[in-house]
Amino acid sequence: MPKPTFLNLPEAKRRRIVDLAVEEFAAHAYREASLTRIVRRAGIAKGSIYQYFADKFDLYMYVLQLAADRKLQYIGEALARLGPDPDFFETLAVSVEASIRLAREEPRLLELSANLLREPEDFRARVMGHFGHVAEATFQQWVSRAFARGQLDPNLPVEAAAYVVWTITTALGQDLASGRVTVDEAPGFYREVLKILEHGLRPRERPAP
Amino acid sequence: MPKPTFLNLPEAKRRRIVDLAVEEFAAHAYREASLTRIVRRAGIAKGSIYQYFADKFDLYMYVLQLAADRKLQYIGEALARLGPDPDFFETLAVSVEASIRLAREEPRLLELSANLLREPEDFRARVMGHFGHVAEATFQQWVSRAFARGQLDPNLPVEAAAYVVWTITTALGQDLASGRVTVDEAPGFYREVLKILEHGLRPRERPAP
DNA sequence: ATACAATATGACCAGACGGTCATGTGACCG
DNA sequence: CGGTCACATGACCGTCTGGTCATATTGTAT
Repeated sequence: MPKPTFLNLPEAKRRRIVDLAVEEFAAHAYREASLTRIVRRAGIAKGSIYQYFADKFDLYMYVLQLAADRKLQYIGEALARLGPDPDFFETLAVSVEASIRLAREEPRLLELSANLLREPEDFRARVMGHFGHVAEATFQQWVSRAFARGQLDPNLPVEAAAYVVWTITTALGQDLASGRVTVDEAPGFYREVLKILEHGLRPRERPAP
Repeated sequence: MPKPTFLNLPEAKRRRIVDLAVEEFAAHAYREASLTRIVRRAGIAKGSIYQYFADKFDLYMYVLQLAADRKLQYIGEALARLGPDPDFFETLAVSVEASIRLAREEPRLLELSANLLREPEDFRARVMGHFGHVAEATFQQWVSRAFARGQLDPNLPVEAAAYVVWTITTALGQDLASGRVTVDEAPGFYREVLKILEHGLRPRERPAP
């Protein structure tokens, strides 16, 4: 977390630093991201960044936290507009749609968090240790609820079903960030993809083998 | 590709170098992998590695090619044991099962190729330029055949269906390499996962909406 | 004007990296 | 013995990195 000095800074300067840090960590993996480059572009001295943050990792965690907060808030608002006790697949569709909207508005934030998934395993573990596994836990809760309410076919192994859904929704972030799927085609395409998941996972008349 | 000097080397020395290079590129992303570390562990001089390969990228491409050859051969043999004109989902199951077996026998090779998927987009493009997109092209062919033979539900958008299958099978490599799925649980777990895909994508009596 | 604290600075450090090259070694051949 | 050629070597180069710290500047309250 930033040192008090950083929080005392005029907002414009603070924003400039944060924006450039986001850009740097969005464009490069953690190891390749360069503090020297950030301070140079921000027009501040090398030493100054160490008055604001303990070290490179501290700065990284700060901007990552910002991105996570933003995304959580975004999805939270979208879900709030849904009624109480919403359907699993509706929940999914709304979160995915919100994520795509966020990706359109703040592509750097998306790239930033997508990059985390590409980091070496030990680094990810270190980061996740500071965060909780919020997303994973929430998702598991959704799955349990869906299963209990008969929105997931009880004839299918629920862990495997959860794996499929989680993997697909996670791939969305990666593919959006890397440009393999554009933000323009994403909504329609992902609606189709989610329809397929729903088609395969919802209970049907004739039970599964 | 290696210089002639490398190919003239006694096989033991060649193997030692290749093994250590595989290990290095399996343990670290391209940028983090260190030639200095490889030569130190191999007990050869820094200059020697440049008598064998043009540069770091050349060495990388060489070991990557080895890994790809190995995997292609492995899957090819498994598929050959299938009859002619095999079913799409059977083909999938057999390839996945072969990949898991390979992962068990040669975990470093798996990590090596899994790491490629985590590289920055420009680097991946550079690598893929030297290779062809063999895997992607083959998979697309499988999908087309499956669709033509009525093994994929014609009521579903085929691109989205292909995306789901491709994403899931790709995730297998990542999750195996990172240890999120162990080689012991992988066969059973992935059989379930593939069953779910088949259950959702095969044509059924009642047509999809 | 003075004193004191908060903030800013950039030269500097040690370490790592990929890559080079002049020099050395040794095996084979006439 | 001498010559030739493939191969081996490691000191060295330029460049970059995260991080430090003594010093200078600024702001503020008296």
